[in-house]
This record gives sequence, structure tokens and C-alpha cells, in this order.
Amino acid sequence: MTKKQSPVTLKDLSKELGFSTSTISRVLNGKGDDYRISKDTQDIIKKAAQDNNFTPNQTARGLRLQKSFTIGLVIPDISNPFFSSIARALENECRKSGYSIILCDSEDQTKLEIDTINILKNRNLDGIIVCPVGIQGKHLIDISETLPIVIIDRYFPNLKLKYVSSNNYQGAFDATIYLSEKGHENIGCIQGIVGTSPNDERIRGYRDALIKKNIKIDESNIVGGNYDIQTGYIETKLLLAKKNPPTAIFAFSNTISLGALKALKEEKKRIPEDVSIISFDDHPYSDFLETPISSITQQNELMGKIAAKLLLDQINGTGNYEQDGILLPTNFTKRKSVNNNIK
Amino acid sequence: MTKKQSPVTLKDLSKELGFSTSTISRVLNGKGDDYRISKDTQDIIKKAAQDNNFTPNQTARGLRLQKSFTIGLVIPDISNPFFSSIARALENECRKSGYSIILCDSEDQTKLEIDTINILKNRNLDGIIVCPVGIQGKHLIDISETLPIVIIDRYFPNLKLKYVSSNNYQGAFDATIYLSEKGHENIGCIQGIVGTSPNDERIRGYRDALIKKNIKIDESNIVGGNYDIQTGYIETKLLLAKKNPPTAIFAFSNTISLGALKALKEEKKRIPEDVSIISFDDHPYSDFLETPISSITQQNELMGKIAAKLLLDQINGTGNYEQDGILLPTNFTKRKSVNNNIK
DNA sequence: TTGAAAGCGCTAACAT
DNA sequence: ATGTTAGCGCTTTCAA
Repeated sequence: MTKKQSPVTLKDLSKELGFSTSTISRVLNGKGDDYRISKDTQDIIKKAAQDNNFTPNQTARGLRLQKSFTIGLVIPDISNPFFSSIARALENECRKSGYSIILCDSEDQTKLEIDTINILKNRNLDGIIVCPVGIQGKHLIDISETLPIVIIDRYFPNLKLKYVSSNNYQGAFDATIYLSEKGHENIGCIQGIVGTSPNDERIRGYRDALIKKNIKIDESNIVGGNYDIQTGYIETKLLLAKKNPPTAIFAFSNTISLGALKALKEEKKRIPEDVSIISFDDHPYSDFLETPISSITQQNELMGKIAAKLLLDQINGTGNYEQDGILLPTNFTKRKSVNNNIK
Repeated sequence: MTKKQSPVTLKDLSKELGFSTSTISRVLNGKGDDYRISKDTQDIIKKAAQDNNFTPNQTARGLRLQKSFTIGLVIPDISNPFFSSIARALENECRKSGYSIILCDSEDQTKLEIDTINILKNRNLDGIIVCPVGIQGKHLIDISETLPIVIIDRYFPNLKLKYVSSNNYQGAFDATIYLSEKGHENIGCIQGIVGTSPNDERIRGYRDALIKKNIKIDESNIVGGNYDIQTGYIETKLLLAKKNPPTAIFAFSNTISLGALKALKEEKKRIPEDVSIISFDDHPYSDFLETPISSITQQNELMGKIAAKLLLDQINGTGNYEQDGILLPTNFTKRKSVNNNIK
């Protein structure tokens, strides 16, 4: 077994055919006509390339062209369906344009996000797409000076960075209005990371909806501070233990709602008879839960696609956008997890 | 805003310090002592590199060393939690060793898998990890002649390729025995892609268990042929329509069981009172389903880790394995989806 | 202890 | 219509 039998190079073809590497390179890059290389020569070269299974060494090409046809993707957790669906759409879109994706998992840690991005910097990437972890975006600005970059999900309104996200305000507003119109006035709200744009926008939506409905905001109902199962679990336990426990819970992510479900089950609360629940972000299993959960869903695939387009536009110098960011509307999938709250 | 301000190179440092690029390269690659470069020189060089934020251009390095510190990962669908959990473990493990991952989604199509691998071939990758799609592995053998490769999940027993998978036979055997001991003798079996190793092993486990229990195998109970929601849905509908419908269903994947759940719900079958169900592959939401589904679970993270190690061993020429493949035991998570079948 | 020079494979500016 | 040459940034052989 001959491992690493070195692949055919331009030089090899040159030796075989007697044409210079330049001529061959030109022909194989579709510039044969531009250089008025004779049809015969072109045919010979193309055939030889085919026969020898020639494919240009992308590393050499990258070095020469200062371009790698590679895009870095940094996400907090590829095993979270929210991110993996975005990643899928992104990969598809980029591949169509001839770009490959380097996948980096930041494990939800800003430090790793920064480290990762530094590693990527040496790789001659053509651009980078980040689902940021933290509430700080300075390192992203730094990158943006040298590399096209697009942000997904958690954007930074005061930083000049292209981004795609959802209209989190509207989604949360709608959900809260819905709950209140179902008679809920005591609504627990389990939030994600405070200081990140989607979270804060959702909080704003929640508050504005209550204000609109003339419901007094009980600050002790706004709890949490992390997008994970444990947060959902703990905060639900605590909310239920209150003197005046909420009749409805608004969970700010699929992970949070998972924890909430666990707590509700443990506490033998029925959904929606005892407690109603609405969640941000959907899930393939949502329809088959003990009680199907109503959710505000984001258009993940679309976010991925748009992010890819925004990045490719930057890379190619095409597209000229007035706005930095694009917000996509959320959808509201009503299922059976919300009850009429009879007073 | 200065876009693409070119990063510092060895040449730049050379100019600044007066040392040759060779010396600088040696020091920064930790070979200073080997070449007996004076401590002073080393310190100066290291400091300058740090101050100038120098990091070697990986493309140039790759071209010179014929090594990219990059690994290709080809999977059928990154948005499937089964694959994304594997991808996560893989990425983590590879990153620890200084390797990056190029992610390619084959969209469950052999053609795309082949195309994708061809694209990767030009990228000077150091190795490639594939969760193969089809029942054919010839193209993978071709690759293996020039590039270290490891297969996950669907392996090819008669091809000489390193692989990691689960003990699918045992998992299916256990599940079937369990069902039969609960009194089920009429067990529908919705399989995935016929001819792929995990599927066929599961079928073998299912058959052997029935034989062991002296239950006559009803061939019309073995249905399906694809790992998707629709297959689960259609086949369940058909199984339920039989003259003598099964009292239990064994779904060969999380996607198949999702479709089965949908069909059961539509047909107003209660789980497990009317129909029992067991599924291959778990899911974060499994515990919270209308009836929590008993499942045979694979050790996805472990598969990812081991695959990474097998590949890195090949790349580094370390590790000397007698066996081609490694099979990991499955776990059996019993939940409430199986009833005692009273005759 | 350090430097000069070659070369990884490709493309493009500059010949002719 | 095609070739020569230089150079992308790095590592390493050879020389001193």
C-alpha cells in the first residue's frame, strides 16, 4: 500500500506535455481563450489533466492568491439543535459558492472563542462567521479590521459589525401578550445571559407587553441568567416555591425549557392545568411532548443562509448594505401548553 | 478602516532584528537549543515575535511541510443530534492536538459524499473522518491509499478501513429479548438502510433474539428501509393496518421513531397500552415525551473521541492496532414505552 | 552559532 | 500563442 503517493502537479503535466506550467495553469483556470491559446493545445491540456486526475493544490494556490476559499465558523455548541441547524444551512450555502467551512466549537466560553479565532487568523481564511458567546465584542471588532466577519444571533448594537438575528423583541412581546390574554398576570420569565442582545430584547418585549396590558411587573418573576438546562430547572423550582407562584412560565430557550419541564414534572405540576409554559426555540420533538409546548421559533436555516450571503458579499466586495444588521421575524407555534387562567 | 493589513511575516521580523529568517524560524519552532542559538538571541527573537503579534502563516507552512493540521469531517446531516454530538466530541479532541476540522455535510447522498471528498483531496488534509452514507465503500478505499481515514457508524466489514461503531447486534438483541419477555411476540421492526452494517447487525440481533425465544419470525413485520421520519410514519401506518398488527414496534433510529410517534398519535394508539415502542438512539427530550421512550443508546461522544484518536495515530504513525474496527457497547435506557402484553 | 539558498505548487507580470 | 521568471511565507539543507 503506497501511502501518500504524491498527487500530480502542474510540473508533472508540463514535463509530460512539453507546455510550460503557465500555459497549463491558464488553460485549466479557464483563461485559455483570454490568452488565445490554440484550441488544440487547450484540448490536449484538458485531456491530460483529466487523465492524470489533476487537481490544483489548494494550499499552493492559497499561498499565491492570498485566498483560501475557506470560512471559519465559530459556534458555542454544535450539538445544540439551534446552532447545528444554522451550521447546516451555512455549510450548504457556502459550499455552493466553492467555500469550505472550518468548524470551531467555543464551548460557550469567551476565552475559547478568542483562542479559536486567533488560531483561525493564521489560516488565511477568507472570512469568519461567529455566534458569539459573551457580552463583549471587542475581539470581534479587532478581527473585523483584517477579515470579513458576520455575527449571528447575539449582536452588538453599538459595534459596527454585520449581523443576522431574530426580532427577539417582537417574539417575546407576542408570547407575553398571548399569555396575558389567556388570563395570566403572574408570568415567570426565565432568561438567558443578561447583557446579550437577544436576551435583553426579549426582556424588553416581555416588559412592554405587560405594560401594555396594564399588568404590574413583578421583578421577582424575572429570573435566570444562563442558557442551560440547569438554569431552567433551578429557576423553575424556585419560582414554584414562591409564596405566589406564577401561573405561566416563559422560558427563553430550548435548553431552559427542558430544565423547566424537568422541574415541573418533579413537582407534579401538570401542563397546562397547573402551569402554562411557552418557550423560545422549537425542536423536532416539540409536537410529541407530554404536552406539546407552544414556542416562539426562529428561522435558523434562513439566518444561516443570510449570514453566508452577507459574508460572501463582503469577501467579493459585492453587495452594498446601508444597514449593519438584519432581523428576521419569529414565528409563533401554538400548541397545548397554555391554559385559560380562570381567576 | 484598513482592511487586510497584511500580518507580520518572518521577513518582517528579520528586517527588524537583523537575524535571518532561518534563525528566527528555528527559535520560534523551539529548535533554538538544537541549533545552539545563544540565549540572548533567542530571547530577543521571542520578545519581538510576541510584541509584533507574529503567528506563522499556516498556508505557507502547510505548503512547505506538506501538512495542514486540518482534518476533514464528512457527515450526512449535522443537524441530526446523533451526528452533531459525534462532531462535537471530534472537534474537541482534534483541537486539543492542534488540528482544525473542515465540516462537510453530505446531505445523505453518496454522490455528494464523493464530490465532497474530492474537494477535500486538494486541500492537503492530514486525514479524514467519514460517517458514510451509502452501502458502497469503494471510494473510501481509494482515499485510504493516499490519506489516513477513519469511518464512524456504518463500516464495511470486508474493506480494510479503520472504524468505530456500536455493537448494534447486541443492542438490537437485548431490546428484542426485552420485548419478548414482556410478552410481545408480534414485533414490528422498522429498519434503516438495508445493506449498511449497523442496520444489518440490528436485524440480525432482532432475528436471533426471536429465534432464541422460539418466536416464529413474521417477515412482514420487517419493514422500512430508510433512516427518516417519513419512513417511520409510513411504515407504522402500514403495520397498524395489518390484519394482525404488531403489539410492539422496534424503530431503528431517532428519526424513524419520531415518524412512528406521529403515526401512532394519528391512529389514536396509546403508548404503551395499545402499542409498545423501543427506539435506537436517544434524545435530550426523550424523558419528556408523552410517554418516555425506552431506547438503545449509543456512546456518541466516545465514538467521536476514539475516531479522533485512531486518525491521529495514523497521521502520526503511532499506535499499532491489530484490529481494524472498534465496537462500543450500547446502553439500554428503560422508560415507560413498553407494556406487559397480556394475552 | 548563524546565514544563504532552494523549493513546496501555484499564478501573474513581463517578456517574446 | 506561449515561455520565463519571480514570489506568496515558510522550513531545512548545506555551508561557513
